[in-house]
Amino acid sequence: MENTALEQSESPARKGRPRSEKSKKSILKATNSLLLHMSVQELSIEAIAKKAKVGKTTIYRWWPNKTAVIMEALSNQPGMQTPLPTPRNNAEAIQMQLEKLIRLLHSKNGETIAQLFAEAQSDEKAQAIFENNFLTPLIDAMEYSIEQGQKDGEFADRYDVKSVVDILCGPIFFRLMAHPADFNESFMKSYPKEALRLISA
Amino acid sequence: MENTALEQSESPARKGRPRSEKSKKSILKATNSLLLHMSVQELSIEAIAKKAKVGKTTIYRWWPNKTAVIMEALSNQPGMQTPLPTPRNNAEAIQMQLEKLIRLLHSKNGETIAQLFAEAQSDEKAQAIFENNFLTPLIDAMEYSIEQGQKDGEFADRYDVKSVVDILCGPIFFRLMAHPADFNESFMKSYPKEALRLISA
DNA sequence: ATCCCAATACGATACGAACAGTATAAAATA
DNA sequence: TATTTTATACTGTTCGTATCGTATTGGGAT
Repeated sequence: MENTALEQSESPARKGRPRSEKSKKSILKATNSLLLHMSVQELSIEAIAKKAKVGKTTIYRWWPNKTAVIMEALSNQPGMQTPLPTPRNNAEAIQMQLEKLIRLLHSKNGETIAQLFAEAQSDEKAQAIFENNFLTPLIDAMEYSIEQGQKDGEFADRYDVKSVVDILCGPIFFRLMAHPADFNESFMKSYPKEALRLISA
Repeated sequence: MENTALEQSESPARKGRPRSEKSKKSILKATNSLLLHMSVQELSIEAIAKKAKVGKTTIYRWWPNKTAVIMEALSNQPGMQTPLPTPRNNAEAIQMQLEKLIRLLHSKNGETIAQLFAEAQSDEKAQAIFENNFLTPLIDAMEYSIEQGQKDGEFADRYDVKSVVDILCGPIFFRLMAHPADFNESFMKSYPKEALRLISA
């Protein structure tokens, strides 16, 4: 009834009580709820446990640290997994990726993501989790479109691929973190096209 | 002997024991020393006090928080206050500012600055201090050169000044924070000129 | 098919360590 | 006399771990 499929497909035949899906959902929900009122750094595991009506131990058993809980809570939100439509060319692909990124960062979650990025600066475990779940997927997708676009002559090839990623994404994150008040509708609308101009052939 | 001049020039004639310059120096020195081995977030006021052989109270009396201590410790390091030579034009001014920024971030202090930037994302007081002591001076200087350069026709005027700052500085900070391993000699050398090309007329 | 048990997860609670920030008091210095 | 200094103590919070009794499962024995 509860496990229609896929969930535990690779369990090597275990005994004992299975993981409580109820507690899991309660923890992720509580995490998202608390993040509406406090920062990543202010959020404590104990607060999550209390809000979720769950033993602190249960959280520590299933997640290595706070960052992991929050990343999973974020990605379990509705609308976080919507794929992009098929682009007609690489410029359009880049533009859609930038628009998606800006939309994400402009939402309430943008602040949380900036804080996760921040936490990653001084915590190696947090760094690894943030990289694997957020940065690397983002960068990989962009690098692919950039490489294709350079081969096809859509983009200038005077910059290496990593630099192009920095040139495209850097300004977005800098604005988000250095002067978030200017991360507004106007910026959201204009930046993706401006950015394309920066790297066009 | 200890106060040659300038230091307390604006004190309105006080009585009682004056602030101990010895303790102050000891605190800033201890802070810099500890930052060689730990992150901003790991560094505690108590650890500074212990290392500096100073009462914890003394630190709390003269600085509002950890960020303030660290900012002052950083800016008291030798070579942090060297002014730039006079540029011949605005492009050169921008290039020198970028080179200075990259040089700073490439030093051991770069990591610390990234961590201060990080801490500012979730702590309003830290944000204010980081902004006043680091971000605003940086941004103001660049904005001035950009405005002049746009008036003089050196730079394209299709982007507003704030966007140009983002375009110039964003990639540097993004590389520092997202993939610091690529913040290397090659990048340091090539980026300032690449960046100028991005905004040239 | 049913029963028992080993295995595992659960929530609750307690614990020691670290650190925050404040308070107090006695010594030091102008 | 006024103020800063160091030292110490204190409360409160959170961490991460350990322990404990309870709940829930699958598998093996019957």
